[in-house]
Amino acid sequence: MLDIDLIRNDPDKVRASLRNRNYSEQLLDDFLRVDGEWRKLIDEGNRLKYERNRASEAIPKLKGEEKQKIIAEMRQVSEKIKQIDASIIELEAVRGEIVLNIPNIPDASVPVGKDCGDNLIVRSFGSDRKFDFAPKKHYELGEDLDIIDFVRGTKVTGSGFFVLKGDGARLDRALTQYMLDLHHCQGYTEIFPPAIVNKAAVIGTGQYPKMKDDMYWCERDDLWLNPTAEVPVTNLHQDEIFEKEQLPIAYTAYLPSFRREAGRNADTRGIIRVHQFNKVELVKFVLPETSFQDLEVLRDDAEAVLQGLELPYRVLLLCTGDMGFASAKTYDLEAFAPGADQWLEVSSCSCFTDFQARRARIKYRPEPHLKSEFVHTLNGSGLALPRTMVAVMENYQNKDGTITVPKVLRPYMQGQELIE
RNA sequence: GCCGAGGUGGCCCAGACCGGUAAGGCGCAAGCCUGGAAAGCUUGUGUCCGCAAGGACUCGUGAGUUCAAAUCUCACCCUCGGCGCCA
Repeated sequence: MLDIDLIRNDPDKVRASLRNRNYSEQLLDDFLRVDGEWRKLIDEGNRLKYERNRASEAIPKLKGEEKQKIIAEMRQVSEKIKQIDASIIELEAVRGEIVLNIPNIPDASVPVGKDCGDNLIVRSFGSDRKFDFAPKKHYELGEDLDIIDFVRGTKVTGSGFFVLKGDGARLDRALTQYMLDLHHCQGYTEIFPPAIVNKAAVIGTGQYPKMKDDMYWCERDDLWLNPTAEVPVTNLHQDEIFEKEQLPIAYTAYLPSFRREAGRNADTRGIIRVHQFNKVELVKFVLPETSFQDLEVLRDDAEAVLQGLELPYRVLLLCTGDMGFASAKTYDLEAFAPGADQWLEVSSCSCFTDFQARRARIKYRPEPHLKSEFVHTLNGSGLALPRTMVAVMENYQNKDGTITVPKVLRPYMQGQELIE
């Protein structure tokens, strides 16, 4: 959520942001109109309430006819107040809906662009490796080695679900543990949060309302299957006020993520785009003055996973048109999959400035006697498991169809060197 | 699911039976005092409207009664304890 004062005082900035993100500027105009009406009514209501409060102070001291006269007057004033308050609540609902749909303002360092074609490649390495055989795609490897079972995933749930089996399941678990241990050493505190969250949480991090159709919803309890551990972990501190010394706070969490992928393409084979996947997430609560430097660090921490695994990858700085709703600046990490000859987004690292903090009311006190301010929040995947697994499988495959286990994962697989 | 207790400002806690517009404490800060500090005293400490003066709001949430609700009525939510069920 943007600062309402910012929208009022600098609407041009918001307008430019909406335009650069391919959003309708109507959102801004609607906001300004409704907000103006709201302010007028607040003012009028306050005047009437002042009148009523003064009368209420006087009434106990009055007697007889004069008292009855004022009471009769106040009865009407109260009626009017009730009407105005009702209108205010209505306008607040409308305004709230609008403001929840206005995206964050991109940082000045973010390139202006229309779509993913305008993203900036920051750096890239390792994708020029030559195979002396035709590398297989991950789903071919998965089926040939009997470590991914698509048919049975579909049987127990439906299309878009898969089963890991044997060394497939072990590889996933090894990757998870490797990532968590690495992030632990980088100073992140490990969290295991609930995988089902309430509405306040999905509003807090910005998935609701914009992405609500992409989440699974438990209607009976009005709860949501978390689409990313970002949601429960960031909302851990909803409605809290930190002392300055407590920041920064860095968390890592491993959790299944659930996505309906409403517009899922039928031709997305394999485990690249699925409805349930494990992910290791990094979340940070930081001081506003350092947040963009902190983003560089967080991205480096996610990159370290790929470096440890010795996978080819590249770093993208997303342009305004391709960035997520709540983000002010986003780097994507893409691992190269030689079988599919494709870059796979395995991580997305974002600085949300105070956008999420304002929605979730997460604050800190700059000085003990000063007013509390919103913190800045960051997060990034470190990393998404299935796509990382695809990259490992396709890069580490051998001519005979086996897969070499990356060195850093062997301690987590009882020293096993080969999947065959 | 049932029974009981509770939800009050950054934190703690009174007020509720009997309606009159949130008392007190802690923490923190500023000022006074001091050689300096402690103690003490004074003031401040949430949200919103307003350029300001000033005003409005805030006692878990929502509705109702009333000139007026922390206080009365109804519904709901959450927390804690006990019982039940349970991997």
